[in-house]
Amino acid sequence: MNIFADFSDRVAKAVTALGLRAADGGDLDLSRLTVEPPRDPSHGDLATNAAMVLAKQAGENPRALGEKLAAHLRQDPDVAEASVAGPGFVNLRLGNGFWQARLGEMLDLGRDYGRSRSGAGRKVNVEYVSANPTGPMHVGHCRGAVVGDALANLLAFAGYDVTREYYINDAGAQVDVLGRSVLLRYREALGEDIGTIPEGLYPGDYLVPVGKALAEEYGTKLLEMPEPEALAIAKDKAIGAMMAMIREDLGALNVHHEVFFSERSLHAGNGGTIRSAINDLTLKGHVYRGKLPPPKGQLPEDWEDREQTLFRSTQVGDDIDRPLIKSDGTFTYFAADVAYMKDKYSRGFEHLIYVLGADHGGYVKRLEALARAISDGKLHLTVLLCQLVKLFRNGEPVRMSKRSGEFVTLRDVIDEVGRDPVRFMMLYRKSDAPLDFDFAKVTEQSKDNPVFYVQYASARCHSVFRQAREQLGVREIERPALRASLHRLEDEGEMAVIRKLAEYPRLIESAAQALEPHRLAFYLYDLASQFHAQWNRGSETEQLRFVKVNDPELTYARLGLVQAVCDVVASGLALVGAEAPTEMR
RNA sequence: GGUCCCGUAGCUCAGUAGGAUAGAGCAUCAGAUUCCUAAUCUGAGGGUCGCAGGUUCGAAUCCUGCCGGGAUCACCA
Repeated sequence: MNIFADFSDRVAKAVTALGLRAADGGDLDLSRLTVEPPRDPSHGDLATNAAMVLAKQAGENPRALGEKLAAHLRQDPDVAEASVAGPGFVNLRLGNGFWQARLGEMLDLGRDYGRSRSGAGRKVNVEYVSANPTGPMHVGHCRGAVVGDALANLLAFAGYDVTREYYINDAGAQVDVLGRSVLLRYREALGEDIGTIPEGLYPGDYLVPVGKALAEEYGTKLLEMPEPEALAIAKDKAIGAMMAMIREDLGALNVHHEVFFSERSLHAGNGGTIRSAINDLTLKGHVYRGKLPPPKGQLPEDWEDREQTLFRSTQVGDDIDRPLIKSDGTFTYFAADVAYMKDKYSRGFEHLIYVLGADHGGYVKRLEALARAISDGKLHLTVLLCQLVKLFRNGEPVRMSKRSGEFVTLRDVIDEVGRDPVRFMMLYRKSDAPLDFDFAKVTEQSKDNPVFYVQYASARCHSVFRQAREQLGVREIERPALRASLHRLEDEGEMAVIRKLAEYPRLIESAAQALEPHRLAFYLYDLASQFHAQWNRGSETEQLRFVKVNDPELTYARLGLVQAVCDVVASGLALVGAEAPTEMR
């Protein structure tokens, strides 16, 4: 029930009915025709650019064409008023009956209102977080986690078939370091004095329990076996423990993935999976042995000219060819990516979305190139780069040092400010803009804090219902009763709230298509603002209060509006991943 | 030096796939509480949309060039 799409059709039909033809006698191109809410509400409820878009094609004056269109649209029973303004906009004002009917539909749909089929069940893979399993999650991971999760929620609500995926970087040098760090903690657990943790190993306390667990399980056995064997055992144990910790952290943020994909699994069996993926690329002519040109500008001091196996990514849009096999014969990180993306492609995804931190900007082009090479251009790939989050405490930046192990963990932040503010604030900015996160501001309970402002709208809705039940002396208020009296809604402020609610389906569709979950947060803020405004009009004007004891029918009608606000706020907050509270004390 | 992102009110930011007189919040100023939660609301002031060209009926939005800020840059994952 997207009224803008609905009226887009009605306008198109009106154009057809006018019998307009293109100058060459063919059909008119209606693809640029839009129906939108006008910027300025005083212009009306809907505005279309039809006359301006079609004027040139039809060889007519835009305003004259607009007049014809307006005259035709006036015959629509839902249209109360149609006028031409500015360069040729046709503004429509719709009758109260139309809006009351829309509100009725919202109440029937309840929490499903806004759900869309525009995604048409297309298979989309959203990969996000993918933090290395070498320690707890820190704040830096938080934005991508929330943006990815909210985006996945949004896409699912818009009718896409979404898979949330986490790529575990459990191969390579950093997990060797992890393994060695754990072995040290293991010796410590056996009573050895390990002194200070050597440079190059992970110093964090979170590895202590893993060492203890190894000591309990193996006693001194690991000390007696060959180093590589012991290391392998320590690595397994450590990765398992780190992933358990990460999953717990993610759970605290209300983030849940359906698939955890292990990089190590691609290397299993002597790298057969990766080898075969590279073979596929080779057969398509994308792989060669050669040397990379030195980078332009200043040459790094340790630059070495060497021959290696390269992916000819420049042929599919990249700036430079990318190494697949190192000079010592082992695979690069990117080689595993080739196999991983091939795997995703073979699982039937049409669209791959990667939510990455801004520091991965340099990685985008090679991923795009890879998608083209693997699928011959059939696979869509989008990288969403999230800019950095800067932490502040009372206006002072919070310093973090990863080397010393002194970083603010995700858990710290959630414990301090709560899950909902974290989730909402991470979305209260478009992801390609940097974000300042101030501990003090985010916990503040005032309208300066958008989280509380929106949640308060939800609480206020419930509060109105509590009041209404008490004052009317009824135990339950059923939806059919609300729905039956909607014709009593006539106040302009009430209509404004309905109009805002009516934008919700369109917002879902366009935010999903643009892959911009932040629009959800801004919409919720707007809706809350409309609702609070209407509530307050009741405190100035007695007649406008939601609960009118001497007029139960009108009360039910207004409660219908409150119920719809409550539903949409709850629906939107659920997509954001936050609670819709029933009261705030 | 290459690539990517950003530049909108004093501050923090929106701007819905090119639309009308560019919008919020904070801050400033002026108001509203015998009231369904004032954790709220109403109003005022505040702008060369970084600069210069271009595309067209129409540009904050698209293209080109410059200026400024950030990120990143070759067997690290």
